[in-house]
Amino acid sequence: MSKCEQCIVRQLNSLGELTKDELVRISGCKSSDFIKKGEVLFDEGDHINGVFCIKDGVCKVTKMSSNGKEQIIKLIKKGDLIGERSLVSNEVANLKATAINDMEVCFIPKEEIIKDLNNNSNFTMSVLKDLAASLKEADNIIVDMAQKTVKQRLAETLLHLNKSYGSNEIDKPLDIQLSREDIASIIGTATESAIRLLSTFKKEKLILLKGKEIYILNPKELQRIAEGF
Amino acid sequence: MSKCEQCIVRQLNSLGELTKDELVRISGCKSSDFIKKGEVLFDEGDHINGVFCIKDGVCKVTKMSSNGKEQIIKLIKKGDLIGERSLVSNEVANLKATAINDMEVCFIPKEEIIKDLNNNSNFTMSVLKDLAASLKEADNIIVDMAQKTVKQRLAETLLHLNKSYGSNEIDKPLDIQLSREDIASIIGTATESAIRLLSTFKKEKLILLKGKEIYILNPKELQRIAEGF
DNA sequence: CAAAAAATATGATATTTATCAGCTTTTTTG
DNA sequence: CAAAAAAGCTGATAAATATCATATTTTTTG
Repeated sequence: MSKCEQCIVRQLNSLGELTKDELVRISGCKSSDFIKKGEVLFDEGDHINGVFCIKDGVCKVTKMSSNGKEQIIKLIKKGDLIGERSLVSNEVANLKATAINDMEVCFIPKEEIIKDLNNNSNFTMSVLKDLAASLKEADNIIVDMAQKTVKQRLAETLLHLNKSYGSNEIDKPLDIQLSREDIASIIGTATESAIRLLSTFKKEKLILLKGKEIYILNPKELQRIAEGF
Repeated sequence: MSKCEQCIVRQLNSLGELTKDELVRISGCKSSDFIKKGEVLFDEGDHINGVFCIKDGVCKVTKMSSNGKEQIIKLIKKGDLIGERSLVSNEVANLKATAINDMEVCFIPKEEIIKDLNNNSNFTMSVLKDLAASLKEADNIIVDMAQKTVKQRLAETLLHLNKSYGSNEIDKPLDIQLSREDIASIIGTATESAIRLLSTFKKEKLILLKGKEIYILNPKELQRIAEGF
């Protein structure tokens, strides 16, 4: 099994605040898993009792609506932690995580990491910062969902994807492959509506579509659309 | 000035985790303010550098959308803390807080409370729990905004208000007075749409309206509507 | 590789929601 | 208290979005 204290990924999240000794201890109790595309990391209602550290790959974090549709709350990728809430709450998971592509994921059980949360205040503060940042991001999404049109939200989503998975080279596609249904589920609309708007953006040369590959051609104009022009 | 260590409100939030000595110290540096209905506690872009503890009254927490409309993210009331994010981030506020009715609010500066965040792990864990709970709540709102109709969201909002400000007595109105515009801003719709739906609910005897007073007559049916029936 | 299944695409239509206009009621203010 | 302003209400219409139907393309599977 690979060692946390040598893992480059930990530098990307709060685990980077742990001391060498703490990391060695965590390394000894963590498990590591390969998750295939489409597989479920955890589901709503599960007792996860620990945090997952994404070593590679991308997964969608969703919540089921009462109408039976899954809403994508966010995408998480290499370096992200998920499951922090289980550390401070005994409730079951309120979210589901599903692999978007093949992943490598480590799992650190609650009973071990909780020690560090109590003793290493750098680590705790870092987790606090993460949660606060997530909350700010969630607030932004609420406003967008409530106030923006589907077209605006699609433009915004494409820009977000470009930021997280783009290369800034106009001749390379986004480094993430989402189904049209996934895209619709991010922006909160019907799959057909998402497809239609993607076609429109394509006709207007804002993006280029080759199957699931998306090329962002005109981020400036997408930005304008996202802001309501 | 009133004393934190004797203040009943602290029992309602993370400050309840502070020791007597810590509370005495906090008490010595806090300020206390009366805020009139409509006044702004803090605005987006402000450096708040501390936390507010709501001693009495209700305020709306909003964020401006790029279309110029204010979206209400949540309502906070007696016992709630706000501004936690300023403790772990040097960014300016991303939200605005405006008094819905007359309020009494204490302000604890960051440089003092941060000491407790570093030294009292019970306090820190409590703040962590709060943030995690807020994040869960925000995720729920995202799903509702994305997947539910305006009618469903209004029903849901009325139930939420009933939970937080209701008396469970059918002949007493909610203990909060919101303008129709505020209600629309919670559910993320046009004021006229909110008014129209409120009228519909009134005609269907689900609620009773007397000016700004709202009586919840049939929570069961509102629940059914919120869930999509 | 061929058949089946799933995903993508597009048109037609229905439904939901926003916008605009005009009116009434309530609240504020001098 | 009267005038003005703001809030609330309702109808008509426009715009946005969902739904349904169907065709095409891509992917999966035996």
